[in-house]
Amino acid sequence: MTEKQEKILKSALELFAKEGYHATSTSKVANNAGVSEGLIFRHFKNKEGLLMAILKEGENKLNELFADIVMESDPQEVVRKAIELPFIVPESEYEFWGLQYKLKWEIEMDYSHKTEPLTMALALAFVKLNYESPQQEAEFLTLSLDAIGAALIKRSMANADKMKSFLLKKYGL
Amino acid sequence: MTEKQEKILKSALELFAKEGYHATSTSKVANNAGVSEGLIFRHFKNKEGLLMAILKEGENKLNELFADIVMESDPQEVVRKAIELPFIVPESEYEFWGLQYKLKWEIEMDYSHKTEPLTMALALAFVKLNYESPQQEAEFLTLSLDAIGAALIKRSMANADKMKSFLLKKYGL
Amino acid sequence: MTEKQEKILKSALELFAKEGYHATSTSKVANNAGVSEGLIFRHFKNKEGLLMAILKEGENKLNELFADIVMESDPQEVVRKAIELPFIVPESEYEFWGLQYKLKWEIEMDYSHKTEPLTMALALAFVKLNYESPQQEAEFLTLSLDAIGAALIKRSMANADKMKSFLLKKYGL
Amino acid sequence: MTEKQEKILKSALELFAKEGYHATSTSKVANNAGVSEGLIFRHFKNKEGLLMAILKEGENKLNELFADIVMESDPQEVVRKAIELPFIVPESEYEFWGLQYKLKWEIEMDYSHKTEPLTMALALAFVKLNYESPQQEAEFLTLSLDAIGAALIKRSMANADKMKSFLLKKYGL
DNA sequence: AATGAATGAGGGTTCATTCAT
DNA sequence: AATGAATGAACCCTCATTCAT
Repeated sequence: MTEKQEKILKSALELFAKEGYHATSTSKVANNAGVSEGLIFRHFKNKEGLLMAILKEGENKLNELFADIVMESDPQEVVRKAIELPFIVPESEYEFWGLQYKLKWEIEMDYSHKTEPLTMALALAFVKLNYESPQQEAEFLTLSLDAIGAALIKRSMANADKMKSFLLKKYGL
Repeated sequence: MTEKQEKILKSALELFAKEGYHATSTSKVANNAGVSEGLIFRHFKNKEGLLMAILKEGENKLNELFADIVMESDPQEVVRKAIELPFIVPESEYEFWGLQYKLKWEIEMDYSHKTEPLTMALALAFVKLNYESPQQEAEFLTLSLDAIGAALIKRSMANADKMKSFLLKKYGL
Repeated sequence: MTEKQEKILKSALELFAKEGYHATSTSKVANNAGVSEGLIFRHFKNKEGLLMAILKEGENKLNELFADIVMESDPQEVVRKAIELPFIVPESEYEFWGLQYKLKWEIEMDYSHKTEPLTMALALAFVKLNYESPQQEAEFLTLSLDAIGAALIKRSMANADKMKSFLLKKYGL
Repeated sequence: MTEKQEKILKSALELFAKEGYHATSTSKVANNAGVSEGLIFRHFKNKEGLLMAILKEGENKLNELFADIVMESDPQEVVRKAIELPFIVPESEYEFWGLQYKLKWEIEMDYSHKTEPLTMALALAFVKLNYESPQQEAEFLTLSLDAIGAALIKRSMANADKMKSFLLKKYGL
C-alpha cells in the first residue's frame, strides 16, 4: 500500500462519510487526496473498488473489536464487554463508523453476518449464565447494541453514561 | 393531489426504495408513472421535493402507528403495543419502510425526534409500572424496537415470532 | 425527423467521413452541429446509434441505386447500367460513400449482403446473354465495380472515362 | 530488433487486427506482449509508431509477393501468377492482411502506389499479349484482384476455387 | 395542466504518454 | 534496456432542470 493509495482511501472515507457514497464524485476524492483522478482507477479499479476497500477495513476493525469478547471465557465478562463495546469507540472514529452504517443501507448487501461472532459469544455466555432463552437474548442484545452504536455516532443520545450503567445493571453487572 | 401527482409519488417511492434515491433518475420516475418528465418539476419543484413528499408521508404514517400507543392509558398495554409495533407491519409495506430507513442515512438530517412520541409514552408507562429507570428503559426499548424493525425489513431476522414472545415475556407480558 | 436531428446526422456524416468513426468524438459532432451534446443521446441513444442511422441511410441509397437495375428487363441494359453505376455517383456524394467504405472495415459486420441484389440481377442478365458461368461472372463484376467505386472515391483512378469505356467494350456494349 | 520489440510488434498486430487500431490500448498491447507499457514508447515512440512499423511490414510482405510476378518474363505466367495471388495467401495470414485492409481506410493515406508494381507488370504482360487496352486491362485486373483478396479475407466469397478457375479461363489460361 | 425537446454540467472511466527509479 | 506509478485530457454518457408549445 503506497502513500498515495492511503491518501486516496483516507479522502474517500472522509468524503463518503460526510456526503454519502453516491454524492461523492471520484474527482472530489482525487482533489481532496491531492492526486490525479486516474490514479484512483489504477489502484482500485472502480469507484466501487474504493468502497469495497473501505468496507473491508470496517469488517476487519469490527472483528478486532469482537476478538476480545470472543476469546473471553468468563460469561459475565463477555456480557460486560459487549455492553461496553459501543461506548468505548473513540469519537475520532465516529466518522469511520458512521460511514459503515450509512453504507449498510446505501449499498444493497447482507451485513447481518458481520455481527454474528458477537451474537454467538453472547449466546454461549447466556447459556452459561442460565438465561431462559439464551439465543433470543443474544440476538436481542446484539441488535440493541448496534442501535445504541448508531445513536452514539449520530450524537442523538442525550446521556451515554447513564445508558451504559443502566444496561450493565439490567444484565446484573 | 391530482391523480397524476399520486402516480408520480407512488413511482418515486417504488423506485427510490428499490434502487436508492441517487440511483433513480427523474426520467425513470416519469416513465414508470406514465407521465412526462417535466410534470414532476411542475408539481414537486425538485427531485428533492419528491423526496421530501415521501419523507413527509413516512412521518405521517409513523405518527398514525404511534397514535394508538400514545392514547392508551393502561401502561401494560402501552408496552405491549410498542413491542408488537414492528411485528404488525405488513410485508406489503416493507418496501416503504425500508426506504425510510435508507433515507435516514442517505440524507443528512436528524431523525431522532421522529420516535420521540413513542419514547415519551413508554417512559410514562414505565413510571406507572414502577420501573427503576423509566427514562432509560424507554429510550432503550425505543432504540431496540427500531433495530428490530430494521432487521425485519431487511429480512435478516430468522424467527420473528420467537423474538416477539421473548420480548413480551421480558417485559412481563 | 426534426431539424436538429438532421443537423446532427449531417455533422456526424461529415466528421466520421473526414476523421473516422472512432477518432470523432460526440462532442465534436455536437459542436459542429451547433447542438448540445446531450441531444445526440436523446435522439440516437448511442454514438453507435448515430452510426447505425448513417449506415441505414447508406443502405437505402444503395438500394435506390440498384432499383433501376433490378427492374430492367433487357439484359444488355442491366449490364450497362451496372457498369455505369460507380461513374454516375456525383462528386458531392463522395464523402458520403467514402464513409460507407470506411465503416465497412472499421466496424465489424457482414456487409456482403448489401450488394446481393446487384449480383442477382447481373447473374440473371448473364444467363439471358448466354455467358458460360453467369454466376461467377456476376460475382466478379460486382466485386470489380465495388473496387472501382472505391478507387473513384479515393480519387486514385487516373482516368475514369477511359475505364468506363474499356469496361463497356469488355462486356460488348 | 530485440526479442521484446518483436513481441510487442506481434501483439500489436494481433490486437489491432482483432479489435481495431483505436479500440486497442497500448496497455493491452503491453500486457499481451508480457512487457511494461513504457517499453512500447521507448521502442516505437508512439502508438502511431507501432502502427507505422506494422504498415511497413505489410508493404514489405506485399512487395515480396509481387517480386515473383515482376521478375517473370513470360507474360502468360505473369497474368496467371497475378490471378493466383489472392488465392495462395494462407488462412493463417488472413488476420495480418485483414489489418492492412482495415488500416487502408482507418488511416488517412494514399495506398494506391502500393499495388503499382503489380499494375505495371500486368500492363507490360498485356502489351506482349497484344491486348487492345493493356493499361486499362492491367488497372482493372489489379483493382479486381484487390477486391477478391478483400472478399477472401472477410470470408464472404462462397466458392473461392470456382472464382479462381473462372478468372484463369477468362484470361485464356 | 401537460409535454418532451433541449440544455449544460458533471459523472465514472480509459488512455496515451511521461518520468523517477 | 526496462519498469510501472502517475498524470491529465478526453471520452461517452446521464441527469436534473428549463422552456416553448
